Amino acid sequence: MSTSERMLRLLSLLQTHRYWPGPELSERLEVSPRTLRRDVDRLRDLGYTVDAVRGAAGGYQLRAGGSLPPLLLEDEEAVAIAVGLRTAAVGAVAGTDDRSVQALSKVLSLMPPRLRRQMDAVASQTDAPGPWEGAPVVDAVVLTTLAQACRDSELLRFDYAAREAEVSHRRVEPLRLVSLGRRWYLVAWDRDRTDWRSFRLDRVSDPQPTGQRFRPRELPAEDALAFVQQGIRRMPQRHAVRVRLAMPADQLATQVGRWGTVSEDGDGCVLEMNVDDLDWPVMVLASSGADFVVESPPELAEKVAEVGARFARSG
Amino acid sequence: MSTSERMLRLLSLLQTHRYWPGPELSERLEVSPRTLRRDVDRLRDLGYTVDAVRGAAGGYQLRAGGSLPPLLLEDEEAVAIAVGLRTAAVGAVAGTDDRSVQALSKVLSLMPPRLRRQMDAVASQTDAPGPWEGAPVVDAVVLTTLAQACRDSELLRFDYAAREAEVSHRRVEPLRLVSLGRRWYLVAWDRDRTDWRSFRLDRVSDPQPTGQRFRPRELPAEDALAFVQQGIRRMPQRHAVRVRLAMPADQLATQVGRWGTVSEDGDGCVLEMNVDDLDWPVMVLASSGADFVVESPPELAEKVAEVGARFARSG
DNA sequence: ACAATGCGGACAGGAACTGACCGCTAGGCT
DNA sequence: AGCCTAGCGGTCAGTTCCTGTCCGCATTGT
Repeated sequence: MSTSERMLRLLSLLQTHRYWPGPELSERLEVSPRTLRRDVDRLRDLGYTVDAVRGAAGGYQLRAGGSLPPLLLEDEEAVAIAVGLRTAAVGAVAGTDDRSVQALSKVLSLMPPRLRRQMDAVASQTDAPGPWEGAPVVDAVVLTTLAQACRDSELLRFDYAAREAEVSHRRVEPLRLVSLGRRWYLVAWDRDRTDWRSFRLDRVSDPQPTGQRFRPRELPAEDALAFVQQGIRRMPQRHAVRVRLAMPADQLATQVGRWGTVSEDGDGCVLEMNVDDLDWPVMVLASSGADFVVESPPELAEKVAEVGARFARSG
Repeated sequence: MSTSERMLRLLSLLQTHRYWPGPELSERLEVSPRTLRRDVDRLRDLGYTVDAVRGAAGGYQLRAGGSLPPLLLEDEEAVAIAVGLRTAAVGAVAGTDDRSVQALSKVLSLMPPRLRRQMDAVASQTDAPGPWEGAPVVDAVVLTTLAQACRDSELLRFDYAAREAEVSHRRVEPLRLVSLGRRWYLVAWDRDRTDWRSFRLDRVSDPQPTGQRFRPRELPAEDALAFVQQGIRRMPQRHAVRVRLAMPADQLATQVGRWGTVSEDGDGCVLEMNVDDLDWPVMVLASSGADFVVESPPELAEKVAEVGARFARSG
């Protein structure tokens, strides 16, 4: 076994258990204890913090240090990481989107096919995001393929199912991914239509990097996010919800969390949210336990009336 | 720079970009092109798949191969992974719990403090699980500390806030973590009470591994899961929800996902769920759009009536 | 006190690494 | 077609470094 290989094995061993007695390590690595000590020293030189406990029942331990050592993952751990990142990215946990995708693409592109299949299996059982979401599901592979293509300025082909239109084939120069609300968009220059477009990722299928690189063009907008938002303005509006409730603002705020803003208003409070699915505010109102008045939109008032009537009927 | 270090650097470089021209790599690593080729060969010997493109504009590329290479992560990527795993584990994405925790503890225990702080910051903005959940939030550090203590059979101390009682200090021999529903439990032998106990993780604080190891005892139950379930039976019951709806079963099923079971019933269907929070089924009923009858529990019927009345009042 | 464990210096033999040649193949570009 | 760049792999000599073995020392738990 070569030195580098042994170092990696050592790192791997140190990552699986908390303590390792020196003799056991040296036996596993098939080297003398002296060499083990030298290997540990080498690790320390590389910047990783290896604690050693002297005396009987002593041993070595890899601790958090100045920099993150190379992660050596078991298959299952890799799958768990991929699944976790997938849901984090797709579920749009605010703030981490970009990083998650970046990390996901790194993991995914290095994962052996068998693990990727495992991940798909787990994810398919896992997804079912629950009642609240019409689930614009983005495939993890699509997401990462596109992210990589953007990063590497690589010409891309894919099939796109535009709204109510049949599937068309596209050749684009990808620029940026944008996560907006719970959706992902790709901003790219469409080579056939010779114009900038934004594509919804849940409508993209079978993306294929061509390996051909290109020089990025300049986007006629402040940034990619702005470009996507411009495009969306013209699309079916989201609902601006505004409701007045007879309850303390702070109490409601803990329930609503970051999905809306709550402000004080006399005895009660005012809830404002921006949603594209009215089930969401309905749910908040149901669980609030307080009386309320819907100020906008009218659709929400209708919905509340409908639910109220239906619930009353059920009694 | 030593050979091992250079190999790690090379792996790291290959993980950040898709293509690397050979000359650039050899320059960065400060070795001759010949040595670079040898390094690449070494990587291949270690089992990693490195593609090479010949000719002008050629280069090297790390591809998915038979085994996952050591992941060399940037700070932000590590944070994203930690956050993703955290939500996956805590949010109890069915099926991956154990693995997620295992992976999370691996990452977390190697993460430099500064990154852990970053993670906490991101997670605190991120959490707000939304209105549907009373949020029995489990701290990631608690989770992983306990997981490691179980794995390493390490004596553990922590503070525990039993129901309605003040905080007490415990010394336990941890055996297993169990994820049940959306909660985490620790099954452990309590040294002071000299008996087996199960602890809810959201009530555990300030866990401290002592470094002292012990020989695991035998649990007087089939397995840890069974033990926890036995304990829970005697606790305040969850609600067994049963509702009859006037809508097609499959349509409802897609909404409910894996949170309940839907079965056909004449023209309509029957929904069954087990929940500890009644807001959840209320939400499903609201968004279903169909008429329904609550068969059990009575509390749900009451809740439906209350919401119905309140919604009607709001109009 | 003793045994087990980690630490680190010295040394000699041997293994492996490196850079410099070389000729070869493969893909783009002019 | 011809040239340039890039990767591939063989060989060789010089050098580095790695390893195992010896040693005495420090530290801890029994």
